[in-house]
Amino acid sequence: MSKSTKKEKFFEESLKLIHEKGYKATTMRDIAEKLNFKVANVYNYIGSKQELLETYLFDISNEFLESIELIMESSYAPEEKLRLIISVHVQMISKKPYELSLLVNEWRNLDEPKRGELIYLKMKYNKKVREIIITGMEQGKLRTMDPDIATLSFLSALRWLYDKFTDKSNEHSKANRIEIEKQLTDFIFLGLGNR
Amino acid sequence: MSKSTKKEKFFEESLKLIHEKGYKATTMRDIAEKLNFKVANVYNYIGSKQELLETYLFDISNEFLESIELIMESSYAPEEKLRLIISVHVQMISKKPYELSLLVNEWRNLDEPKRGELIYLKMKYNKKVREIIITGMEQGKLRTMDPDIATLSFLSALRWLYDKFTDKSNEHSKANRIEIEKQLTDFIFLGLGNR
DNA sequence: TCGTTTTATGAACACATGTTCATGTAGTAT
DNA sequence: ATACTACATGAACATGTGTTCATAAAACGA
Repeated sequence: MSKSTKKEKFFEESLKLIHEKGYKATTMRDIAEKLNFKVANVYNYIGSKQELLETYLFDISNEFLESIELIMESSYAPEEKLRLIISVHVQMISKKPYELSLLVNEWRNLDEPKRGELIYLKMKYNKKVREIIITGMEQGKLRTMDPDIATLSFLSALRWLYDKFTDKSNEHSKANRIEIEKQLTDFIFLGLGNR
Repeated sequence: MSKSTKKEKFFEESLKLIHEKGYKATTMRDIAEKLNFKVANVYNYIGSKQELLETYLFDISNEFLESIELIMESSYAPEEKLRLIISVHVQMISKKPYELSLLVNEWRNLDEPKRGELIYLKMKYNKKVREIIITGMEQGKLRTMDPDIATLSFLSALRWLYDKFTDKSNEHSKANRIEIEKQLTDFIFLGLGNR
């Protein structure tokens, strides 16, 4: 029962704490207290506070980018690629909402050079999405508009999502996740307007 | 030339620092250094670090809500109200991008009870937008969809905007601001899709 | 010029925080 | 029983950080 459960519990609870209070505001003593042991023991689980943040951020980053790159390099049409990206986002966020939240909110607390590395990954990802959108416009599948604003609007429409899955007052079923994906896809492609 | 210019400079530079490093990561000594004086002098400009954050957050919050409430209580149709909200957002963000950035990123560093107060203001605002959207749907002016997701998608489409105005590599003219407003409005009402 | 306000400083304090280390205990495999 | 590993602790340290205070120079209106 307590094989690696202890370690898992440590990473799980630390993650929630950091999500809730923010990286800088979360102290090693906070973490220890939440897990009912003393500070010194924290260092049996992780080398340093900074290393803890790195672990969360790069683990989720890589996992995320792997899925995305497969989509990018597929032969799907641009519009379908965007649909798949939405789908992957919703899936990832429903499975690891706290990790995604850190990726959005805490990356700037990374020390260099890790910070630079993560920024690079984010930019790389944004560019790929941008390319897909531009291609879609050129092929007449997407409405012609400013590619930068289109890209950022597309991404920001996905970014708030972790709220829905980290909110305790909200019970989310499988059906819920699928429905969210549909709603979000419709918003992104059709907008709020009624035609 | 140095009437209240000194004080303005203080709030301006402190704001940029906090935006750039985050509230927790910005020390009173950082602020002093940026303004070429010593720590003790900071307390001639502001009572405490927490008070500094409160000032930024509640000033912009109130200014923001005032504009919004006027729109809410007007007799414009729901769709027009949303257009106006977009317009106010873009204007505010182009004038005070750093303040808006803090409002998005640093509110959770407020101590209670201020934190609670701000959360209340945010919720209140979200609810009003939600009401407008629901009314718009009921009147057949907006496409029928989940009101919560519509609201959050609408708001998040506006939230990333400060990036564009705090980014130093980007020179933004008046024309730019107007164009952004148009692009954003189109995205929100029409989506990415081509019909 | 005098008095007042603004702007500045050095020194110090109280406390928080990340981290180390030597040591101890509980369980597990051989 | 022995040895090993996982888990835990108290104590201490070095440093960072918000804040106070007494004091001084500078700017400025009277």
